[in-house]
Amino acid sequence: MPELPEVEQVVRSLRGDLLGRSMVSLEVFHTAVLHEPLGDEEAFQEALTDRVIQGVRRRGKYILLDLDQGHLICHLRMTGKLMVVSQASTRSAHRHLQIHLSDGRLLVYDDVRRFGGFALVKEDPLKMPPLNRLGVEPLDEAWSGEVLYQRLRGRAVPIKNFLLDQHEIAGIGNIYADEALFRAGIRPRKRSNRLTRREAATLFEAIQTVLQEAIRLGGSTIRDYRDGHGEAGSFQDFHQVYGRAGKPCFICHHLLKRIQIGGRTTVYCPHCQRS
DNA sequence: CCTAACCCCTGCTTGC
DNA sequence: TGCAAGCAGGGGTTAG
Repeated sequence: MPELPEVEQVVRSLRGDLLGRSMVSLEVFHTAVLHEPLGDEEAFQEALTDRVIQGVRRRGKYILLDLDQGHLICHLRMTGKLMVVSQASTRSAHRHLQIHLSDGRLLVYDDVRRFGGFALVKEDPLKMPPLNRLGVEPLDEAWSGEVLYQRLRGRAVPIKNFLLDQHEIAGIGNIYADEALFRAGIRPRKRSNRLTRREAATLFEAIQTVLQEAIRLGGSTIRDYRDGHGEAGSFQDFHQVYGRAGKPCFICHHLLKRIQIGGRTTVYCPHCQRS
């Protein structure tokens, strides 16, 4: 599922194709992917036709297309794919929207489960719901182990839940939460306010390292994820725990354990993650 | 403040 | 081999 590294890769792969292009026309095949506050096809036609794409950005797991008037926000959720393809490419059964670009190509949205989709905003999207409620960008230079430690102190939730909370840290999902906790050697059920300053610093480093490494490898492709050109990532080959329940830990060879935390599957090493 | 349940949805996995 | 039930999961919402 697309998390921060995957969304970052989508944005990077699309930017060159989209910047300066205009949207000639729009075809909607399934209106379920058009989300509120302007969730009907007419509103999208009106807002997007003839608009010029001036920016392609990421905030958390959201993709932002800045237009000469207004902004288009996209979230891929579980199985969404935002890609630029040639007009000749065949349309999959799960393509729900396509935008004809001024260079003759198509910006398409495919989503098997239709959890993801688009929203329109007129003003600065960072100041509008739902983006205005997002927490820190974990690769932002302003973020630090000490800032994380101070936030951890204010909550008493399992650290796994804290990492998944987009209002605290924007962009971490199930894969990178488990991978970061493994690398930091921290039990996923440990309460956030029980982490020491030293553990917070270690976790901070683990989060940044795992996200940066994943970005470098184009993200993780478990099943569906592809970037803006349809390319898979390769960080899944370096996962230490995610998807490896019941298999031996690469470090200590004890069997990795699967548990549920906050309704989310969590895999960890009972031996390596002791603090 | 916190947790759990529920919803959205479909394809894969599991059990018989 | 076929079929049905169960499961997964981001994030919003609702109930407790």
